[in-house]
Amino acid sequence: MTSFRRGGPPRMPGPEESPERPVSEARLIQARMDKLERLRARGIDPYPPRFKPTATSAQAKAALDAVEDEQGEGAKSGQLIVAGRMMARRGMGRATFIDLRDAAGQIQLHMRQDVLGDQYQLLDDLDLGDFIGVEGPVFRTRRGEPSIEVRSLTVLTKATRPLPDKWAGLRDTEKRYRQRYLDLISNERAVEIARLRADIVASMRSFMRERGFIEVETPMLVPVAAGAAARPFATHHNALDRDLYLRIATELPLKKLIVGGFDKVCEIGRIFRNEGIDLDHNPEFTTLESYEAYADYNDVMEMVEQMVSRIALEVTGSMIVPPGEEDGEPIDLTPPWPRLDLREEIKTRSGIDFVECGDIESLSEAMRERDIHVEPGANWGRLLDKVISDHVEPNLVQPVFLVDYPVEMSPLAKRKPGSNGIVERFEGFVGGHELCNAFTELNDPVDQRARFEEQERLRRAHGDDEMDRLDEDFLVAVEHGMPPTGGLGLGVDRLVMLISGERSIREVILFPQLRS
RNA sequence: GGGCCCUUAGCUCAGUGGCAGAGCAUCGGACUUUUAAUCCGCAGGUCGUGGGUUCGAAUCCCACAGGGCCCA
Repeated sequence: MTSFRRGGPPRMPGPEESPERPVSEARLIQARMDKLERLRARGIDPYPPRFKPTATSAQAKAALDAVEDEQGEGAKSGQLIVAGRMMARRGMGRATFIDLRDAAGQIQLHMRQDVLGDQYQLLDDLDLGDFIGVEGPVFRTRRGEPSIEVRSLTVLTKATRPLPDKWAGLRDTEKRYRQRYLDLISNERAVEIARLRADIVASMRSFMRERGFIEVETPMLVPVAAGAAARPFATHHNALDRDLYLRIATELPLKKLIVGGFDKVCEIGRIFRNEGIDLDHNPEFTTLESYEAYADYNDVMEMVEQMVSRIALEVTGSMIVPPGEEDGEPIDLTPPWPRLDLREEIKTRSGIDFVECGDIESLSEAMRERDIHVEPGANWGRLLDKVISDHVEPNLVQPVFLVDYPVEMSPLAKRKPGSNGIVERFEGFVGGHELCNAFTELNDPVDQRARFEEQERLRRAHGDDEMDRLDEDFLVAVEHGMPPTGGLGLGVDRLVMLISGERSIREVILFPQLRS
């Protein structure tokens, strides 16, 4: 380093600047390391093991309000101890103002040389980003700002890297995701969303518990990644010398628990799908799955609309949530949600009747006529899915349930009595996106085996490794008898997006997947 | 998988062929009720990476990486 000091204490020796680090950044770090060493030279531990605040910033302000109510203007509270991070600093010679932030908020500190004595010199070695603890009464400054008159100052943690700019903050999207802690420090919205997500999950849990569901945890490492149409992540267990997969759904083990005699089970957990990353897909995401014996898909619809609307009300105070798109309309989650017949809805939106276009050729032809992309080699179910996502889904802004799906798309759902090729399945759509997927569960072991075999056949015929897989253990379980059951899968990340109004799944996941 | 846009100081951003800039932060100095404190002064750069065009490239071209958006 070529810079030198013209005054002040001599520069302490520090670690060499690493060659790959820009010099200017190294200088900022070195300046802080120098201060760290100066603190130590004064006999101060920059990382003391313990410190017990007696109040948060919010409580300190409340204490001032209380004493002012009693004694009038100019009153001072009793001595309090508060700890937090230095966010801003306004020095004026023998007095300094500091904005101290803790989890409850922020409070101003007033430090005066004549009050602090020798401790005032500690300020020379403190920077924005450092944690400090202070003790003193709370008073109100001339400008009306509640402030702690600091009588004692303790260094709690010296930060050796600078924070993002206090005013401009941190905008760089990549940095916000990769170093989420900086996002949380700089952007209040990041904290809001994280809290909102925690509230949503807590509310969901209590809803399910109140309805009598027991929450369980099932394996994430599985020999067969079954229960959904998705490509899994593969891994390997060394001691067993066996390939394993990360689960793509929690469906099959939960239904085994229904076989085992639980009548209401659910799991809120992470699942993993080896697929692309975009605005609403992250390779690991969280779902709620629930299974309820002696319920059917109508009961599940009722539960979903109750649950989603109640969660929104509990965490935001309203069943009306912000539009998911710019200049969109607010979304009203108040139940009941309309039940729309899938076949009719596709017909209305696209003019295609999937009963009349019952094979790949006629469906492909109908799609081409309407300029819908036909993926070469795709099976019938996947083609119809494309029609739905192109022509139906985007129009479903206010919450609806699409009801009664073709059996080809639904290998785990029970056939609807009196219909041909239709199963008792629904998907919930809100804000133009799928929120959940549910059905009256297939519990006929012979039919279930045939459906899995058909999936395996389709996988081979179309080279489609996203087809669901045959899980022999699960079939054996169902062969022991699974009572009539209504099941649900609901995307927790999607729900957080819905309630927060965020368009990107990366905003509701604290550490989203990024390229290396 | 295809197309478009972005990447400049720690942070936020200007700069579109001719000396690399600003604000904040840092560093030095003044200042005992400030709050984006103020004032004076200094320092800080692999212009994402690698090639190319040019007398001369942050700027134009190509490739790659990361990020964003649109389409599939």
